[in-house]
Parts: sequence; structure tokens; C-alpha cells
Amino acid sequence: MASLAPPCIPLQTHTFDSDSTQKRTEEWLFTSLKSPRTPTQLKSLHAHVIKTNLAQNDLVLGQLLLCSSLSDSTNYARRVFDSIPQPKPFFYNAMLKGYSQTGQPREAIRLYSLLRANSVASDSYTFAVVLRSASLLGLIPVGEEVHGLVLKMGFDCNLIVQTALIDMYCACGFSSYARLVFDRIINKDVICWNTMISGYVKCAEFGRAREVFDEMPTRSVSSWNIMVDMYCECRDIENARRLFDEMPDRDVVSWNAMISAYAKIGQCEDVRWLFDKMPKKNVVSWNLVISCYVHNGRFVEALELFRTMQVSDVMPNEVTVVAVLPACGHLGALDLGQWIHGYISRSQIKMDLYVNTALINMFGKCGSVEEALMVFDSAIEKDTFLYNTMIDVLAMHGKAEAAFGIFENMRGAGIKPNDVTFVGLLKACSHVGLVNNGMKYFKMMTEEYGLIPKVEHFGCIVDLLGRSGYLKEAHELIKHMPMEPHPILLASLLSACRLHKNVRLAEEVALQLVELEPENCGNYVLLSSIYSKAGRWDEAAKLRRMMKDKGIMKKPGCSSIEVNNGVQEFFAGDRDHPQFNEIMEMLDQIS
DNA sequence: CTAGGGTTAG
Repeated sequence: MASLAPPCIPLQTHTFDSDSTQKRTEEWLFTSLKSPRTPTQLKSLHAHVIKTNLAQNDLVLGQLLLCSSLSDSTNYARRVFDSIPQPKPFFYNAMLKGYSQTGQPREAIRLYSLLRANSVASDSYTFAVVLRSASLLGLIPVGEEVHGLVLKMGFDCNLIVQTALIDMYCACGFSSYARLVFDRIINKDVICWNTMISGYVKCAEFGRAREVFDEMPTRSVSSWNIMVDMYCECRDIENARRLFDEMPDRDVVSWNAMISAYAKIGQCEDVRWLFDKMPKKNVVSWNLVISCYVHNGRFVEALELFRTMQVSDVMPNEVTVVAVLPACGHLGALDLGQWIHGYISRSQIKMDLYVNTALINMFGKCGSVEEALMVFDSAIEKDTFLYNTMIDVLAMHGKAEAAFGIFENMRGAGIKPNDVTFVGLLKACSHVGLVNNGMKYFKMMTEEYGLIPKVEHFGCIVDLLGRSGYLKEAHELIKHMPMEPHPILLASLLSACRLHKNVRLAEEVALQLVELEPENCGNYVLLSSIYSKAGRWDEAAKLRRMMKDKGIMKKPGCSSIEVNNGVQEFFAGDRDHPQFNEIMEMLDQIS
């Protein structure tokens, strides 16, 4: 949920001299509470409310609640709410509104139970908010109870409540109940129609959704957007595009929905073409293109686009930084990563779970374990993803003990490890050769947590055994795995053979590997280097000839560095760089 | 009512 809070404008000065009457203070408070406020401002305003005996004034107090709720300070609002002896129905609604708008449906439902327990009157507004929360949580019992009350109290002519009911029933998977409500409404508005259509889409009843769409007397842009989105979900991009081209008007959402469709299937060119063509872009548009580039390994372009965004009129948000940070990580662009870290602290971007995870991952990939740990320690909320990432970063840097420690913290905090957690732990073991620990975690994962080992886990174990010289055991494990041997496992064993100079097994594995993926140059290179190391030059030469005959090219190695806020990529054997000679001279000097 | 985000074996 995006922050509704700041920019908070400063409070207008108000003096409490003899001139300032109660009325004027009241007016001042009321205006001040119309805009979002920082926690400090709220506190001082609340103090004034109490000091001036305005706590009896329902209007001012209600406005204070509403203001706190909508300034992302629902906790503060709740404290004020709880200090009121008998809150008026309006206060409940203000609180409910806050919970609903800050994405806390669970709290909204809890407050609603309190409202029912205290027999406080509800109105159509209460019902609409509670239904929305129930729909988010899929709480059909609450939804049905509210439906009963709505009928009993005669709110069944209220379009907003009816629409909320349709949404709730569809979110809980009962589209037929929703349809019953829908059919009884006489004067349906566009939102009501749209809710029915999107409800059918949510229940994966695409044919019905289309029927309702075709029946609509008048369609809004959203109606079309829902349909475009529906076809995207069915992976029917042709129909999505047909509808997009057909629709009479397109808004940002329409363009973004279409861009998102192309992004999902990795068509960066179409994504970029639409992005450049759209008349008005918002933050979602930028995020879509950036993340599309990143997901397709086009990190340099992603960073370039991020730079362009900074000089545009759109401000980056949480999603933007989560999208660009992996690009920094992949390119090892620590400077830029650090700059983004600072930028987040300076701006209104919240360090949520996603942002923190992306930061830890980026710092880890860029080699700064210290900064990764700093972000980890400062994270207020920690979930499985965040722990997994931290464990993985420590494993990557050979800090096995620290990784184990984080794992223990995780268990202590009651956060459930998943299969990825164990990939990290096993990786930590294999990097420092802790065979016993590795076996312990492998056992723990299956026996204590009931997780089914995947190729990734076997990969770590093969690596762990192989590196420590248990080549035979590793080979046996691959043979007896419950799944097909992934080429990566064999490649891992092959490099272990090279490490421990076991040419006989290496040959066996390499042949199997070459059979499995004949087009991969790496396998030939590895085997040929094993032959060379063992002094079997003719076999090595034979292999290279074989590669040539099959037309297998060695892929150039690639590395990148940050230069003046840009990222330069280098390919092995690339002599086309304009400053090639200077670079070589510099390299000579360095060595 | 509609669009965007994080961890995974060499």
C-alpha cells in the first residue's frame, strides 16, 4: 500500500492569547486536520484538543481520528479511539476507513466485531468497508452476516453496499450468489457492472465475464481494461491486443495493462515500443519496463531507464527500487546501489519487506556483507524471504557460522523456513566443506520440516560431497536421485573431479553431460582442461577439434564495471572498444 | 472496478 502520508505541510501558526476564542481554536484545529499530518504534528494537535476541552466536540475528535487514520498513523488513531469512553458510530467508521485505506483488513474486521459486541449502530458506510475487508480476506462468514444485516435494515437499495456484496461473494468464490445480488439491482451503474465482470474474472469464469461485458449498455474505460487484463491472464495476447486497439479511449491503466501483458512473456521490444508511444506515463509504467529489462537480463538498459526516470516528472517508489536493485547486484554496481540506499532514506520510499530484501540481496551480490547485515538488523519486520536472502548472502561469502546463526534466529522468531532456506544453508556448508553440517540440515529439512528436496538441494549436496573429495558418494547420489539428473549436477561433479584430479570419473561424467546437452561449450572446455591437466594432450586436442566440427563456439566471458555513474561491459576477446589500447596499457601498469 | 515489486544449485 502506497503511503498516503506526507508531504505534510507545516502547521499554520496559532496563538492561544486572550484574543483566540474557543471558536477560532476549533476552526484552526479543524482545518489543520484536513490534510495528512506527521506523527509529531498529530500529537501536538491532539494535545490542543485536550487542552481546549474540545474532546467533547465530536466533530473535532472524529476529524482527528480520520486524519490519523489517513496519515498512516492508524496505531495512533487507535490509541485515541481507545481513550474515548463510548465512541460514537462515526468514530468507528473513521477508524474502519483508516484500516481499510492502509491495507489492514484484519484490523478492520476485528474492530467490526467490537462494534457488534457493543451494539453500536452501523450504516451503509460501515457495511461497505467491512465487506471490502471481508472480500480481501475471503471471509465468507462475515460477508454473509453483513448481507443478512443489510437485508434486515433495508440497505438492499444502496448501490455501494450491493456492489461491495458482489465483490465479496466473487472474492470468496461464490459468483452465483454475486449474480443473484447483481440481477436484483434495478439501476445498475458502470461500477456495479464492472464489479460483476471482474468478479467473474476472479472466479476464472471468463466466458461469463465476456457475456456481461457484451450486455453492458455503456462501458467505461475500466470495463475495457478489465477485459484486456482478462485476456492477458488467459495468455491470449492476440485478443488482449485486439481489444486494446478497439477500445474507444485508453487511459494509463489500459496502456500499463497491455505493457504488462508483453512484459509477462518477456517481449522487451514490444514493451518498450508501447512505453515510448503512450501519451502519459505514471510510476507503474516505468516500473513495468524497468522490471521487464531486469527479468530478461538487460541490466544496463534497466539502469539507463532508471536514470531517465529520475529526470522525468515521475517519482520512483518502493516497486521501482525493488526492480532496479537486482540490476545493481548483477552488475556489481555497488556505488549506484549505495546511492539508491541513501535515496530511499532521504525520500518517502518505505523500507518495507520487499525493499529490505532487495537491498540485502544487492549488497550481498556487490560484495558488501557488512551493509547487507546492517539492512538486515535494521529491518523492523522480517519474513521468510528476508531471512532466506540474508542466509544466502552469508553463504555466498563463505560465512557459514553466521548463516547458521541467522537460521537459529529465524527459528527463534517463529519464522517458518522453506525449501529456499535450506538451499542457502546447504550452500553455506558446501562453500566451506562442512559435510556433517550439510547432512544434518538435509535431514532436518525432510524429517523436521517435511520439505521435499528439489534438484537445487541435491545440487548443493553433490557440490558439498564433491568438493570434499567424496566423488563416488556424489556420483551415487546423482544416480539414485528421485528426479532426472540436471546437467548442472553433473557439471558440478565434473568440476569436483577436476579439483581432485579424478580423470576416470571425469571422463564418464563428461560423456554423459555432452550427451545431455551437446550444444553447451562449457562441458567440452571442462573435459579438455581435465585432459590437459592430466597431460593427455592429444585427447584435449581431439576434443577441441570435435567442438570445431560441431560448430560449437565458446561464449565470450563478460564482466562489467561502473564508470562515472554508467556501467561498462567487457567481453573476452573484444577489441572494438574505442579506448582499447589505453585499457591494455593500464592493465599492463596494474599487473 | 482496472496496471507494477523480493530469496533458489555451477
